[in-house]
Amino acid sequence: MSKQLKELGYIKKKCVSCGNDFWSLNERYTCGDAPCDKYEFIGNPATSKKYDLYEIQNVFQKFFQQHNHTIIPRYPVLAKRWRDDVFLVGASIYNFQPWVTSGLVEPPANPLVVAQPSIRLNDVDNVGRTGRHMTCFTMGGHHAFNSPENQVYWEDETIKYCHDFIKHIGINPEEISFIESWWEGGGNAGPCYEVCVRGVELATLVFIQYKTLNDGKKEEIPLKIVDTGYGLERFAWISQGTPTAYDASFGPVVNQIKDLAGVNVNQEILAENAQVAGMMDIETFADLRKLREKVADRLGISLERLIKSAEPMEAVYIIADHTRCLAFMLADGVIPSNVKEGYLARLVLRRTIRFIKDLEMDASLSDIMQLQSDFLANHYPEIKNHQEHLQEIIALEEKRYAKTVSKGINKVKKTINYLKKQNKKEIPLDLLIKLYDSHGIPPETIKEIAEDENFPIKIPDNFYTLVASEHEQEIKAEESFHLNFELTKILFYDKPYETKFRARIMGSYDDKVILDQTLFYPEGGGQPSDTGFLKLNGIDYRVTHAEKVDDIVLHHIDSEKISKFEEAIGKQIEGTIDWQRRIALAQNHTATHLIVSAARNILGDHIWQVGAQKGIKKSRIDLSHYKRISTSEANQIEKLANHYVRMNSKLKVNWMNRNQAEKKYGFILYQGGVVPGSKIRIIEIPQVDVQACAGTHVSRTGDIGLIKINKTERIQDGVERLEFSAGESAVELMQENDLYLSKSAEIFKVNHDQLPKTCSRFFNEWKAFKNEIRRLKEQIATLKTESLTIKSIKVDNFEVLIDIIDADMAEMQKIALDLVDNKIGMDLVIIGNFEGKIVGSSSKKAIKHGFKINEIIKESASVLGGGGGGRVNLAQGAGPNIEKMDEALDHALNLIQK
RNA sequence: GGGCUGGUAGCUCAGUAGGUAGAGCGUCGCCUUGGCAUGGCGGAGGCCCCGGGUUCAAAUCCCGGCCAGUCCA
Repeated sequence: MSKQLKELGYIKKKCVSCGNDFWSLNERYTCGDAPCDKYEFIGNPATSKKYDLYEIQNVFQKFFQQHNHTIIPRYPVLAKRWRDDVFLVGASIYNFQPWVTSGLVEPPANPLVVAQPSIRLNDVDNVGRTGRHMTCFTMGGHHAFNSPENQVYWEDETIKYCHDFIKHIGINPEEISFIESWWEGGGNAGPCYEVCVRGVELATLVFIQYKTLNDGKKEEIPLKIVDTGYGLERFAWISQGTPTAYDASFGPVVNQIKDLAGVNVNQEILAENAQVAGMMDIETFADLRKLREKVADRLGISLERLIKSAEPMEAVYIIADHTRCLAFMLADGVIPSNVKEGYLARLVLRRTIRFIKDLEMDASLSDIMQLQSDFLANHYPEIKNHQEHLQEIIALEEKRYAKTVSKGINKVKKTINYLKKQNKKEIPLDLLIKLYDSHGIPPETIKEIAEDENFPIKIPDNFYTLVASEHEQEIKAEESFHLNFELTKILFYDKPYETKFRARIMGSYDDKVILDQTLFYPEGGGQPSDTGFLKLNGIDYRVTHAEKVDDIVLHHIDSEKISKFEEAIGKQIEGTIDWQRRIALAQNHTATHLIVSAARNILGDHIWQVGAQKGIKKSRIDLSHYKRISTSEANQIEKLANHYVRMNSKLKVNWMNRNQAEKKYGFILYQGGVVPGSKIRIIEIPQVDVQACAGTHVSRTGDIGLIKINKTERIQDGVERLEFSAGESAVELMQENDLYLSKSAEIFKVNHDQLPKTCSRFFNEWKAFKNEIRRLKEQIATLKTESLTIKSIKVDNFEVLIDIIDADMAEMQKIALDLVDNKIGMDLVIIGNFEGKIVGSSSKKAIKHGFKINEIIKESASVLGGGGGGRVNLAQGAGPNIEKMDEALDHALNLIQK
């Protein structure tokens, strides 16, 4: 492969253990990576100087800066700030996908170097246990983007840099091995080297040069990218020789947690554990047991004893790791929730709380979070800036989780009681899955409770896999089509106040007309399209919708009329857009920007637009927020937004180079969502808001006239929806609201301001009357019972009463029950009324004898053309044939006499 | 984006063959006591989340909405 390795004196060999090809300077038989080699640096650092994480980060960036790389600041870990295909940043290359890597956008610098905090949760079960897995790590990446016009550097230079850097920090190059491998991910692929020293992989050097096609084949891409990833925590680790990478990377936090938890560490076990972990390829939770067995074996102690001494320390590491991960997530704007990246944050957060509980710590998550962010703030001031908001979220989440847990415990206890009653011997698996799936109770928790209740339980090893398999689903492939037309020239940006335009017909696709230029805004960015007319040969054709495919605007026409356009390719038309619609949409769109800005101002800068739909009458906007927006907050937002309207600021609209715009304004630009292209359109409302946005806007904020927020809605945990109207629609909305008020006030004959008081008075009185009526009915029923001339018939030994009385259902039930209780001594009562209702009751004696009043009522009611039923002591029925009541009662008597 | 739970008294919840809306805690009154803790008795307090539908009859079944919880991507 590389001539550089040869020039440096490296020789290619084959690993006797795994068989992989690798290069090294000195004579060696194994490739240098775990499990072929074991860690040779624990207690025996590879460098004479000990680097902490931030020192090595600095040295790394400075080294590449000295070699012509530009240092760029880290990106937020929340990837949706610039892309919508992943939730979190998992590697430094994520920063440049898809715009830079696809060649659409120039990189911010070339070549560049970055120390990027990256989050990977797929190995979460290994964190804390293997000594090297982390949910959050710092990827040192130096990248070069080689286009046909601009060749920066490729394999030889990359290898030289790597060799030199490792030497630079004081590691003897003879310890390095370069393993040849192949890398694939994110739709790209290329050869790579894994760079190992003393049994640990320190870096991966990838040379991206292929695109992976749908059929798995590789296609060479014009932009060839040097994608390197240096595990900076591992560099710190190997330089310090601590038992774990956690001690090396955030030792102060680990120590503080350890002290708080009162955990004593057995150094021998810790070191041995780390050694063995390095040899194992731990990919699944199940393998953790193997690891433990091996460690216990080597130390000559029992598995139980090992677990007892290793688990508390592992919990300390997990807590330290997870809080670090959370600090980045929350500070960068992830709001814990039940969906998307918010769910991932909650997952980590709750996991942390569980381990804090396991250690029986007095400290809360907030306390530990404080330690962690104090530590991180030394290097990342932005984490300090979000301290207050971060603590509020943590406190809220702790409360929520406590509630979920206590509810869960109740649920489990109830379930176990129920199962015991059913004489079941254990909790069935599907119930176990359901308890986790629907109520979030982990099987470990269920097990604890079940053991307290002396109820056995078996948790299968692949529990979480089983849960996941319940959720498997197909992913629908979206149909796409490509059009072979010139790009449509867009007129509405340059001439935002024009309503008429002339254009030439280029062709058609289905029932859509394609023009050389257009004033029609195609649907996009949450803004619906313009509508209007296309005039051809003096006839107006209605355009119902406009959309954009590959920058070609399609105008939807009545499918029966499309042939007129097909016959007229090349001819001129005159287009007109519906101005009322356009201006209403523009008002709503600009209002959206104002409301987002107002909300950020009132609620805090964690607020981020996560979706919006503009309309003519109503628009809505979804904001990330960790709790409900109160009425008073909504009012404040409304006031501020209207203040912005009255400022009557002139909107500044500019097309800017993407990198320059990002540099100038930051990712706040992408509030409205991910925007494609290397040139982006920047809408700036001075002192209020700036966004990359392709929509149509009013020219001054005053043109909106009025903004009225109609309601807030929680569309999912962590996301609030504001519904509002702008311009004339806002006035109409207020009038509509006023109308509701007036109509309601009119009913009560009071002024508007008296309405709440009056409503509450009426409601309370209504409740009082309702209760009064119920009491009166009971009294009436008692009176009726007393005044009832008891005309009972003796059937065998039973007193049977059959009668028609004037009473409603509730009264009849009371009467029937009173008659069969001991005082009056009836045994079977059947009474009907003049509305076709029939009620029956039965004394205990009659029930014992086997009379089933519910059956009798059922049959009698069928005589009335209806049905009935009930219990053996009280039953009711009814039917529409009121005139047959006598017949129905006779039928009942017959049944009793049988 | 998809799935699964749940919404009943101020609170925690029963109500699983549609058929008289319940318990515990809290609250109010009375009794026991010198007073308190406590104990006993009694009462008040329910648009059974909302809107449709099925049915003689819906807290219960079906559809839609709102609110909450939870899992997966």
